[in-house]
Amino acid sequence: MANREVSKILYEIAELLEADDVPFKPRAYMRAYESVNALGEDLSDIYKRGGRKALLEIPGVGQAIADKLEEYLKTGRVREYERMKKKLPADISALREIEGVGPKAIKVLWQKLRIKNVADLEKAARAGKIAKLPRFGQKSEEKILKGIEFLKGSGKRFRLGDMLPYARGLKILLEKRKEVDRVEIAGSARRWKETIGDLDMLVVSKEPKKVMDYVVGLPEVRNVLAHGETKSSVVMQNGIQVDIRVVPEKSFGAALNYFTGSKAHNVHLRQIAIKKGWKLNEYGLFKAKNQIAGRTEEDLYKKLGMDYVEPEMREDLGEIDVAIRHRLPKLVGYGDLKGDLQTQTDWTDGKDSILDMALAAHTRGLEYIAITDHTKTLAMTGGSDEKKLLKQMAEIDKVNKELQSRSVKFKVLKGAEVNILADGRLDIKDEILAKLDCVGAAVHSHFKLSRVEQTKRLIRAMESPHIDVLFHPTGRLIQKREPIDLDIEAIIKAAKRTKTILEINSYPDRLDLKDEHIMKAREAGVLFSIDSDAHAVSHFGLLEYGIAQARRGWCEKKHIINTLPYEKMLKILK
DNA sequence: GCCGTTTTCGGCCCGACTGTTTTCAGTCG
Repeated sequence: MANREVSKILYEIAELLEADDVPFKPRAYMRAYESVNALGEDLSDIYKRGGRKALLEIPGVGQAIADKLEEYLKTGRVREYERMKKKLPADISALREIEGVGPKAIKVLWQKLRIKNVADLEKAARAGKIAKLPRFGQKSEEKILKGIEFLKGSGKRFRLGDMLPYARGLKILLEKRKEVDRVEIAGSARRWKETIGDLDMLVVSKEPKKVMDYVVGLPEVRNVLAHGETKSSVVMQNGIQVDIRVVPEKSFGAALNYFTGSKAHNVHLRQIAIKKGWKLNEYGLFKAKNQIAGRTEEDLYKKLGMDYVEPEMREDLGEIDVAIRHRLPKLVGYGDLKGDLQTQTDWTDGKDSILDMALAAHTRGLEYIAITDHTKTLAMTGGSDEKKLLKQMAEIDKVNKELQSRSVKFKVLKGAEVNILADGRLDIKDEILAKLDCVGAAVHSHFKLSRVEQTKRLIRAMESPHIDVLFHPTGRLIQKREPIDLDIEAIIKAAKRTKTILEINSYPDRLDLKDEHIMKAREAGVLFSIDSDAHAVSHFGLLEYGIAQARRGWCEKKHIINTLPYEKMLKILK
């Protein structure tokens, strides 16, 4: 992957220029860095496909940066970068990870103490050499040591599924305080990004100081990074950093917007405000000294001449232009699902019975679920063979009758999570698959095949006349296991051609497909199912994570087959 | 260095907190 190396170079050039106080260029390089970082395609593939012209189409890449990209792709080097590095040969990317250490600090550390990396810095700080540097002091030395400790102990980013429940708990805690009028979770958690770096909380209060003192004094606080009148940052016992900010009621919308981000979305909005001769900040939208919007997010967007943009879309991926043209999609809603096409039961590795799963789903407001227990080659789960599947089908008939006799309007569909073998064949015979209502196929082994083999394997599985849904297509486990190596464009094309539904798996460890792939597949006309992958009755609550990823991929109801009642949904399946 | 329903030249988001400063630079989001 050239992208990772190139984005590092762009990032470091930006920092090197910043260290030398060069105006404006740092932001240009940083913008290019962010674009390259966010690319869903390998730079060398882009270059092969469209040459220099394709590189210039990347936002933030102009003639000068395109030169550097081309040079890297041809020679593996960027001479300009190497020349700059000679003057300041420190490991900027690593040092920048330390809270409070910026480009200016890195420059001084190199020039005065020849510090190149985090280990050098730690040694110098422990020896008390940092405090003696110009513009440094005792406090900055301590802060650097704390920052290094924090870095050692943390995995940097956290899974949304681990932190959203925690944030909701914190919100409830704050809401109980009488000086607190309102609390909202903002930041990347509100945008439902699959991982988050920190938690951003927004509070409305007339007594900001009281709120700040309460937060920094919480017993779960491990470390206070900043403690101001209206803004504080703390690190909790579980390692997450919480940034909390208090604003007055009349600024709530502007503050929520600012604090939700993304940063790129905010910057874009502020530029629009400037073009209109106004100023946008976290306190509101201002015409001269007068606030003209910002009490709510809705009035803010309206005043800026666009429709309200849902938080999940705020990544500056074209949503602002679409909002100005009043052409925003009507995103699939959190209450729009009528069914769930992937659930396992105590027939294999699930915890609960078919009947209990059905009743739990019904309580959650669903109208149907497919029972999709594992199949035989997944031996550790006690996966079904053909015989066991036939037996389970009979049981499902019984459960449906039972539900009917209890007047529960709910349907249990017969299904399976069929294992895809290394060569793309399935581990259950066709004549049995033909009897099922809904068949999912999934990869659970041979994760390390080459891209060519892996892609061929999945396409072969999709070509089966019985496979309706490709479950968790890339097999990744967030922060645990890399996705299998796939030509995702080819998979999307094949899904379209074979009319195979791609799953958006809601399990917080998976979130598979991921947002950017959902976006691509949706544009290509592929349909999705959002499934819980529930292994217990409590897991149906996880569907919100999958819905959120679909929204991040700009999906509407029509793109998600399990927003349909089951008769209509079944007609779409093969 | 990039970019354009105000521009191919002249702009480039904005404010809080901290520490070391004696009026503000650096960092962060």
